[in-house]
Amino acid sequence: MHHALSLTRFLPYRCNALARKISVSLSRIYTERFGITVAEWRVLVTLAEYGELQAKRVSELTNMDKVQVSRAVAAMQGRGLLQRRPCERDSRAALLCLSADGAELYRRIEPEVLAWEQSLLAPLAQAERDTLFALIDKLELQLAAMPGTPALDNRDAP
Amino acid sequence: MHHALSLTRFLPYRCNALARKISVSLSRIYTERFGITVAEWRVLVTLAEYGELQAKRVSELTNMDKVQVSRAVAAMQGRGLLQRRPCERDSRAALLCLSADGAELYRRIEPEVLAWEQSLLAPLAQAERDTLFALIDKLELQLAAMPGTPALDNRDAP
DNA sequence: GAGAACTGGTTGCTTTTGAAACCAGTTCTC
DNA sequence: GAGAACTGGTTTCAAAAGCAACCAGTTCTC
Repeated sequence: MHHALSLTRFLPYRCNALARKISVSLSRIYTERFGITVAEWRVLVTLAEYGELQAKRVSELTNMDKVQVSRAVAAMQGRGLLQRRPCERDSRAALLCLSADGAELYRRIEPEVLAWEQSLLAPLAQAERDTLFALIDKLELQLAAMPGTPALDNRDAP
Repeated sequence: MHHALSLTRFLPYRCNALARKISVSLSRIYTERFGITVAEWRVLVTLAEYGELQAKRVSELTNMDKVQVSRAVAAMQGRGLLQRRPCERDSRAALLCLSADGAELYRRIEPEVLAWEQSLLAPLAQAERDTLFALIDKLELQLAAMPGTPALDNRDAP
């Protein structure tokens, strides 16, 4: 049967497979060793990086669904990993930041995750790493420009 | 707060986000227009590419879980997209191949998917595309070599 | 300034997903 | 050649993701 489409050279498939394998491999660190879910891990990193944020922003930054964020935040608050305080500008929203325990947890996980990433990137020279990220940037940019990805931030279109 | 780990330069995150966006955008083609799920689409491509296969092999080639394959195959058989015939060498296994309808469906979807992919890859020169796939290859290879990914095919290790 | 339209966030529910149990058939071992 | 060990494939069940409804608060419009 003729076929121009081979999975091994089909970007959606390859990218998906790679992302999955990476995620599974990495998640062992925080899931098994630190008892934290992937969603919680993402919230943790984001708050560690940006300090105080409201959930909406976390959702945007991590590309997670808002309900996923909501649930992760609830779980983390229940474990005392983060604090929320009311936002004075908008009383619906809450501002989230890591508690001392949360920051401490992050401080313990981070080096392990970075070590894992270094090990993954080991076979790539620095130039290759830069190329890789540049290519990802280009693809994301192109995706945003393509039709069929309207659900990003078309808040001004009436 | 100091942080060596920034999400924008963290491969697991970037790769995951990219894969997700690609998947969402692409799936519109076969999901909305052709009423086929992602798992079914992968089985369809694989059978179109390789002809007659048993489910196990599909599972290996597509990197899908065997239960995912099982369900996709059942659904596709229910819709008359593929046929199964008993394997004479091993009566547990069945050999799968696309039916005329399945091949026809594939024939209709394929050009649209390829066009979509071309549109996605448009901003990359041919050399860049090669580089991209080469980098993905390297990363997958490294992942397989790293500890924490044992569940692949270590069937010979006693 | 009162209603409509909208937004941040949560909850409830349905669909998906993945792990492990399971079944039937095969291969290995003695 | 009979049991143990294993494998292809399906089913079952629990966790997770996604969708829509919802609530409370905000902004827009007239």
